[in-house]
Amino acid sequence: MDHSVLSAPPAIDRIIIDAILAGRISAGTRLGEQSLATLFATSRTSVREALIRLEARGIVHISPRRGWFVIEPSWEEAQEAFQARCAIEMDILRTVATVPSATIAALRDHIRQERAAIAGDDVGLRSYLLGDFHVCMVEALGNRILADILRDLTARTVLISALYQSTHDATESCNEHQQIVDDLAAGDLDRAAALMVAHIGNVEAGLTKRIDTDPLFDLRQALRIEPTRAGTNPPR
Amino acid sequence: MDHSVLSAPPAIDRIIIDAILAGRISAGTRLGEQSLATLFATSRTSVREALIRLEARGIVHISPRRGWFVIEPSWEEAQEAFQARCAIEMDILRTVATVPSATIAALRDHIRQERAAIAGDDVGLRSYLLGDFHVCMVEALGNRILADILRDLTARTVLISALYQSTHDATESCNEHQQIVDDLAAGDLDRAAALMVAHIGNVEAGLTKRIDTDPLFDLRQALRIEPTRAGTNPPR
DNA sequence: GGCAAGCGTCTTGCATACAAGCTTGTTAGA
DNA sequence: TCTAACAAGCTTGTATGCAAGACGCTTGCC
Repeated sequence: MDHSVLSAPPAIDRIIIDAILAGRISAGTRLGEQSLATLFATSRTSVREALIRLEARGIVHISPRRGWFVIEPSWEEAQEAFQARCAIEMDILRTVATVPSATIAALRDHIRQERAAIAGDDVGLRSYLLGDFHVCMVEALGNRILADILRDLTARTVLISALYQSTHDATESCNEHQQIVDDLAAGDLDRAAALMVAHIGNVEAGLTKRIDTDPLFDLRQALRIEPTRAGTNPPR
Repeated sequence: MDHSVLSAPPAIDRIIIDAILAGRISAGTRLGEQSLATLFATSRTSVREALIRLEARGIVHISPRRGWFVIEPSWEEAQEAFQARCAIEMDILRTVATVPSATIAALRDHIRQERAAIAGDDVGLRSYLLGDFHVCMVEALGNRILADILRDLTARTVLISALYQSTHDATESCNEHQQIVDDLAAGDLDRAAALMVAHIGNVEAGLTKRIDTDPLFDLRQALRIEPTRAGTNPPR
């Protein structure tokens, strides 16, 4: 959450990503160029560039001449995202040779922050830290490329969790993080990898599948309209 | 190489990526906005958007007020890229349940094209197909997200191969692809995964490390200047 | 001869203007 | 009353203009 190093320019895309990671922006949210330009006191050009960057990273998508929207991953895409995370995090834990003690210390400190956020009432910070743990771990373990990829996947995962009403508990997640770091510190990398797979599996298992082929799902449910009526299974 | 489906707009970034994949653009190449705009008969705006997309995908980078350049991965980044590829391709092979016969057929056809390109003299097409095989495989095996990620990694890898003077033979690569598909067809996924890891390892082993911390390496070598002279180890 | 300051040219950074298309509200007609 | 065509407003798509900075050359000085 702290990008205040060396008077870093608070990039627009960074702010949007952070908001997504904190759960303040949910899937399907519309992001108007002019609105954002006004908000950030800049021109549409800069905003547009930021949105293009986010599109390339798979965070938003554009509907031509209609607007920018935060992605709404389908159930299949959600599963693919989780598989991708599994692949990356499992591999990094299995491949790494030794874990410097400084890395362990940093991760433990991160977990401390997680606990503090969970104890507090800042839901956004909690969501952010819980996701950021994985990114920090991969980066600390020495692969920046995978860390960058995982960062985007984490944003996707946060959106997915909100979209498919994750029931996984924050405290539980944090405990699992703790165990992984413990195994890492003990040098038992295989067990750490196995725990990581289980952890990600737990989060994924907490999702509830819904009829994602129906773009009117939310509205239909809110209005209590039976799917037997007209408008069922419209083209996506 | 064929993006002629439904009169698809030949996007600028796509063309640039294809050129990189074919080895026609090498690491460090400067990509001027105005030059590209003239070449594509469009304005700088569109070019700039394409370059921003490529930047987000890690293919080019920008030096403020100086210009856009194709990335020149360091030796460490090269290793990270290969590790990332390994992670993804190994995982997809280990995770997939069953491989449809249509998929096998498509991959075999792809290999046929590879052989044809190797027999012919189109070095660009050869390079493109050899890299594209992996992307096609992951996509055919059902994970679009990983396929997209791998596509970018493949571009990186092609640049790396040229930069670090890969000695790996095209025919050899193609044979290894063949073996992998054979194992896939036989249902021996574990062996396919192992072969894939070996295959990627072979390519990586064919690279020759060079002093990549020295931005003057090429010039220095061309001029036969000993590193003991002035200008050694300049700041990056 | 060597060095440094100054200037010109070329590049990107950013903002703005206008064109094109989608959405929605309105109105005319059956 | 319902349908369909039309029009207005708002959104993105694209181009252009100007400002700011970097590089390379020239010029002047020591």
